[in-house]
Amino acid sequence: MTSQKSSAGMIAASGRKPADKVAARAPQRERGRARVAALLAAASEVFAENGYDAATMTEIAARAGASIGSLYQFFPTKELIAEALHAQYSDDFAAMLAGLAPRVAGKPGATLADVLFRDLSGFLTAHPAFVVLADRRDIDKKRKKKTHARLRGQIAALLAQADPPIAPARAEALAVIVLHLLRSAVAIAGEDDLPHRAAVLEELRAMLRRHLAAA
Amino acid sequence: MTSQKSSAGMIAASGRKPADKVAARAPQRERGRARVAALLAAASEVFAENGYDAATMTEIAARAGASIGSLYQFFPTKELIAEALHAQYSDDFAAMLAGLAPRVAGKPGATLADVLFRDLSGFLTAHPAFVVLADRRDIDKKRKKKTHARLRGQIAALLAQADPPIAPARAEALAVIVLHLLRSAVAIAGEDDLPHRAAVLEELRAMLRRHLAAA
DNA sequence: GCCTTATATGAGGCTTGGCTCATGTTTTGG
DNA sequence: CCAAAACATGAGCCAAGCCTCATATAAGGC
Repeated sequence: MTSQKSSAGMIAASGRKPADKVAARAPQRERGRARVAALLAAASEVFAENGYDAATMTEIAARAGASIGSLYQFFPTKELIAEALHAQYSDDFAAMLAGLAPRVAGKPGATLADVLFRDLSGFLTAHPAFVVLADRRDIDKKRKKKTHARLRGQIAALLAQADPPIAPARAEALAVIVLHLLRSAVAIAGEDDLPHRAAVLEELRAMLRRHLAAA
Repeated sequence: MTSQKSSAGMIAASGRKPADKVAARAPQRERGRARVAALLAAASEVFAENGYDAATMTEIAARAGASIGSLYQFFPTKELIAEALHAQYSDDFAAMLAGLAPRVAGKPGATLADVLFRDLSGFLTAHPAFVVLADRRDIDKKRKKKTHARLRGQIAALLAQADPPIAPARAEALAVIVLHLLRSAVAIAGEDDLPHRAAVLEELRAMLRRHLAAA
């Protein structure tokens, strides 16, 4: 699974709960933490396999080896477990981007394209639930905007410090495109009955590379 | 709305129904045809606004000014009305591609990129339900494969007859990419709270143009 | 006019799935 | 060891939504 603490922080801030705003209950004991981890792992599988709507709380609980009541102990709504998972992946993804920054600073655009394409689409492919959750329609607008802005900003920052540096405004636009290209890559990778899958992905990578290589 | 006959043909082939395979009942009288048209138009709106899962048969009927029973008269399942709509859009899209062919034959790749980007993403933006229905997870595998293969083939054919002609194998790969780029374009166009939307779309178009321009 | 077939209607059957709650069991602090 | 808090359990409540059906009404064909 992905990092534990990153999302543990997202679950019910330590102090007072503001009003009675529904939030995930944070586990207090070791057993609880293990449960939460198992539940999140199970949810990740079920969401990835069935999508958000078709995923059922009953199956998530079952796959985690927990009762339905135990699931609701920590995640009072289906929406909340989706949010917790999404926040976790989001943080992990951001962390990966941050780790990438020092390694690619000052490199030419083409190299940047290769690295982004390989590492980021690798992450998304390894965590299909992330894409599912990020794409769902009924996601909270505010949260979505913030998450998206953060990722865009990080990618734009990487692009801005390429060898022939890219102007910030253009880097922002390119970041949006990179994100969409990655989703396409994941979709292509997961498509069944697609001949020459590898060739298509290679072509996609080449396209981005060529575009970033050109000033 | 889109062409009527294209999907009228998809609704319950004229002869015997093979076994008792559930299929949309074809209207026999004028009143019925009007109903079907209204129902499809309503379904298109509701699917586009809410997605397949969240769309309800009750709302589709209401928006068409019909009773729920009347809706089920012509479309015995939710799945069937989705299929009918999707088939209609699919045919219309294919028709548009066919109409494009003579107009772009022998033109350079860059021009082709511009035309494809403008006309096709225009079509998708004008018919958002098409994208929603094409993307839904529980779509019939066989049907999806066929539809996809047809569109890919048509786009590949356009690319193959560009001025410096593109080899068929590569054209097929590029066709897959073009389809995905178009979906990205529609997504970007529909994204709210996205600064510089126009600039992003322009960048996307430029990327495809550059890639197709290079041999 | 009359019979047949197409179309219209909406109350309700029925399943699914999110969620609650009363009743346990385990763990911890003192 | 014991009380309190954390955690576990699963039967079942409940709303939503797909779909059926008995009962109309409109529209041809003769």
